[in-house]
Amino acid sequence: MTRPGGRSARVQRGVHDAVRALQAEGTAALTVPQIAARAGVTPSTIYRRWGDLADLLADVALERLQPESEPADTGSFGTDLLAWTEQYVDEMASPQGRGVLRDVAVPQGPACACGQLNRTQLELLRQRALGRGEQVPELEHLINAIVAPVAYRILFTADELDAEFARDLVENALAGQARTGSST
Amino acid sequence: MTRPGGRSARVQRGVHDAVRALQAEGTAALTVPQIAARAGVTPSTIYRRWGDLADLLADVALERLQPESEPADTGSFGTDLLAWTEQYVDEMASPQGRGVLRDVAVPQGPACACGQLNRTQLELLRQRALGRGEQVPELEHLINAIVAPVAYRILFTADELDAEFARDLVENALAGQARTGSST
DNA sequence: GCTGCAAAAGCAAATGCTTTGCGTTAGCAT
DNA sequence: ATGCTAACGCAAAGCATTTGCTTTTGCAGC
Repeated sequence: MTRPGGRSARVQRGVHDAVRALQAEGTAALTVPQIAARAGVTPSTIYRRWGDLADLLADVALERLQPESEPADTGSFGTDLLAWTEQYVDEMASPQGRGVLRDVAVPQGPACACGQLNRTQLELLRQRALGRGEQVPELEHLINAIVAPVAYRILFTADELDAEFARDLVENALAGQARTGSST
Repeated sequence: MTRPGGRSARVQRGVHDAVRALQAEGTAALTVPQIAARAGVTPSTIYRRWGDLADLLADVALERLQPESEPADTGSFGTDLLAWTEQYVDEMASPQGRGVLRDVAVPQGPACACGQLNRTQLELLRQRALGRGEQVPELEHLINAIVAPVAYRILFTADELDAEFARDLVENALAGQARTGSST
């Protein structure tokens, strides 16, 4: 039986906080014993709950990617999408953002969850637009045109990402309107 | 002074071979001492030359990504691009391909080199087409429309990638023709 | 509330990976 | 041939990781 409350929750929060604190201090290569000491637990606790360092980092990174608020409703799909993309690019452009995406991409499980997160957000924008009677591209088209290029730059290049890059992506995503659909 | 020939080269080949052999045998989590033993060198040699396991795996992965031949010339940019994309998707779709991309994405240096590799290939297709007098999209547009979506699926989803996916990407990349340029 | 069960944490020993200092080998230049 | 030194081997030291066992503590049933 799983046991979500009380001490377990306290330990989880403590460990997550420790990771974030150490990352914030710019600790280059953090280790499990280091995190454990900071969190006031023994290393074996971390190994047993998370498996290894990569899994733990992915877990923390995934939590950071969780949007703290709904995407803004700016009146039309184009401006909604632009606002969302700008925020996404902005979050990922910082060294911390790069680190987060890198951390989450390494293990198998969490990476899928990360992709799902973006899908949920974009689908919300789509549904909102469909509610207004707008024509919008399919979800997968948006993933290909917006999310994938950003992730690719972060992981495979040293390029600077800025608001102009975001603007170009959105423009391009809406340009063709080759593939527009009406629902899921 | 660097020293590329003789024993160094022999060691490098031996270690690379050992990694590939162990990966081919389906060894789940390979370790440096394991690789060293297989290659007939001491672990410290590997640590000094490659730094750590991730860097070594990235190095081997990068070598695998090296195209063994020029992309086929099929007569037109559209068919060239389709052939290239199909081959790219095919290589990456296998479990080994996924592993390779994952390995290469982790450290900073090699990831850029990997991106450069794709750029070189696609730029070759572009120049060939320009030589024929064709109109072709900008390189960065191709990266966004073809390479990024494939990499994204590999790293962030468990989706099956197939020839149809490749076809859709190419179709989409050439559909708008919004951004066509004439050279670098 | 109290009690019993078992999940999760602590502790410490054992294992195994990584680092490092130093002696040796062997490319490469003269 | 000889000298120089990058790169390797070896072995010891330093840590990270695993594991068996004990203790704590959340939760369910009285």
